[in-house]
Amino acid sequence: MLHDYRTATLSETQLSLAHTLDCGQCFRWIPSPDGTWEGVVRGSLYRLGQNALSDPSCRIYTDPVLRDYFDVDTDYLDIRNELSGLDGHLAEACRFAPGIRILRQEPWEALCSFIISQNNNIKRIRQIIERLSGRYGVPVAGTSRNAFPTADALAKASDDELRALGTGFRAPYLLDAANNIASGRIVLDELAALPVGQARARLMEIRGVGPKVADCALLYGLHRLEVFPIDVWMKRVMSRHYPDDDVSRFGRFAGIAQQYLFHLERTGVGISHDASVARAEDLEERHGHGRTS
DNA sequence: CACCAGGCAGTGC
DNA sequence: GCACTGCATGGT
Repeated sequence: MLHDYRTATLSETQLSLAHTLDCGQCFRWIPSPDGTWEGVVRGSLYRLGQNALSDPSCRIYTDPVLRDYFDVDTDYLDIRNELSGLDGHLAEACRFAPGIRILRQEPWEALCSFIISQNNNIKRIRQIIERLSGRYGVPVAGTSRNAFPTADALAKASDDELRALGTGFRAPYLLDAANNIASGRIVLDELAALPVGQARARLMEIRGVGPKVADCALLYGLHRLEVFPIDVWMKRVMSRHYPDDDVSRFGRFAGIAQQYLFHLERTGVGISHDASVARAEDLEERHGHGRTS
């Protein structure tokens, strides 16, 4: 062990707030013009700035909730070294935004967030989650924001009420998830002890939870780092860089690999040579002869 | 006005 | 098993 992780601070390449909080794994952090981020974690409001992380007394290190949430005690340098050895494109993704971490979000919030995410865009996912919290969440004292609603609170909502907040066809999915959790038929914390395949199958008993949403709940909510959620962006990554479609190559940290690859694919245009070439090909295809296909 | 967005359920074969 | 379609809504 090279560091004492109980006292060491994290540099920006070990924890970048901007990359971690805006890479599509969480939806409740809001950037301010002064560069700080405001978010609600387990019922408390936090405002954090990158500069403060160089101080060992920063709450990220001293507050047990934040220390756990940001997974401070995991060494991402080791993980990136392991992933970077797998192939060149993954190494580039690790280099592109090394400060990304997989947060330890609340399982119920992660499950709901990714139910809402289906056939949706990240901006609108944020809006819907904020409206849900505003309507059904407990207010955070002294602030203008609310905690994410409990399953009990959501279970009491009606289909029409949820649709009025813009959830659309996902309203019955949220209700089925809320009923399963509120009734205790599914206990998310217990899924953490199951083999990943069994945990995944339990999650998929919920209406509106398929393989992708289940994997996101497992990765972001239950911190199962071996799962590899595949969405439309990752399908592009796979077809372009891993045409054999074999995800077992990514190993025990596949979920972290996925997050680096996802972020590079979504935001790396113009920086990554591969991505910009592929982007140009996409544009040519669309504007040229893509209308009929 | 089409098309897309961190998919899924239903249907048909 | 795989291919195809409808789905609510808001942004380009």
